[in-house]
Amino acid sequence: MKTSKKKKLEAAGWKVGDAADFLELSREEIALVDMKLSLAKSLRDRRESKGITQIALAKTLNSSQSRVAKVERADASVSIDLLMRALLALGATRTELAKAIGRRKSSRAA
Amino acid sequence: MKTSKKKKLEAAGWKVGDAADFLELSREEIALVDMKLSLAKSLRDRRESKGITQIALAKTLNSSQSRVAKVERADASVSIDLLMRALLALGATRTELAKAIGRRKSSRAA
DNA sequence: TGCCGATATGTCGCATTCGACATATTCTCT
DNA sequence: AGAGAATATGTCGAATGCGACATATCGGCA
Repeated sequence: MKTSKKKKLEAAGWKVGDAADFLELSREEIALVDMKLSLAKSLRDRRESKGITQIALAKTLNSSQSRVAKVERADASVSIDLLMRALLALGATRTELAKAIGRRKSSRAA
Repeated sequence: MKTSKKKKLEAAGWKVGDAADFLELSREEIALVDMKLSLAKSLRDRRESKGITQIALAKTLNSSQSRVAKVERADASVSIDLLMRALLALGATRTELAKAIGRRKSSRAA
């Protein structure tokens, strides 16, 4: 499926506000990555606002701390499915997921 | 991850308007399945409105007709990632994906 | 500063999802 | 009804995503 480009990109550490629209990523690839970042941020916010640790969340997901860390960092190895499962497990509603999906990036920051 | 329940369920042919809220599926499982069904329907609508066949779509996705058929049927073997990729490939925007995700089921039909 | 809890990163072996092919079913014409 | 196109279903081997473990890094606080 030629995921190589995206993989390499995600691997090479982009910081938050940015989403690598400078390389030749297709519109679809950009959208996908942006959505993952947005979901990941929602997840971290939600977990932190509940005051629980990654380990605790991992437990309720039958997963591991390391995977949760990767999910919240939108690591290349995590699927949208897993991001959504995690959010739902923290009590997010479908509507909230939709909001995260639809949210455009805040800015282009200096 | 204990996908067994969902799998069995999706396997056992629920028709369109329904989403098996009668079995002991967790809230999260229901949400996930409903979202998949909603995305799948959006995909089919979008493809048909463009008047192209599953084979043509498969080609632009570097995939196969059989997989496209499964995607549109929300088969248990397809991921949300793939559903989204396919929709984006047909020109859907992030906003449209969000709408599909957020859309509640139309009814409970007699 | 040194400890400690939390988070991040790298790497495995196992499970799921993938594209592909064969084949069956359904649909639309005439 | 019969033919041909489109779609559906079952099954493979290959690719990707997963949880787990080890280990590194970060963040407070005594």
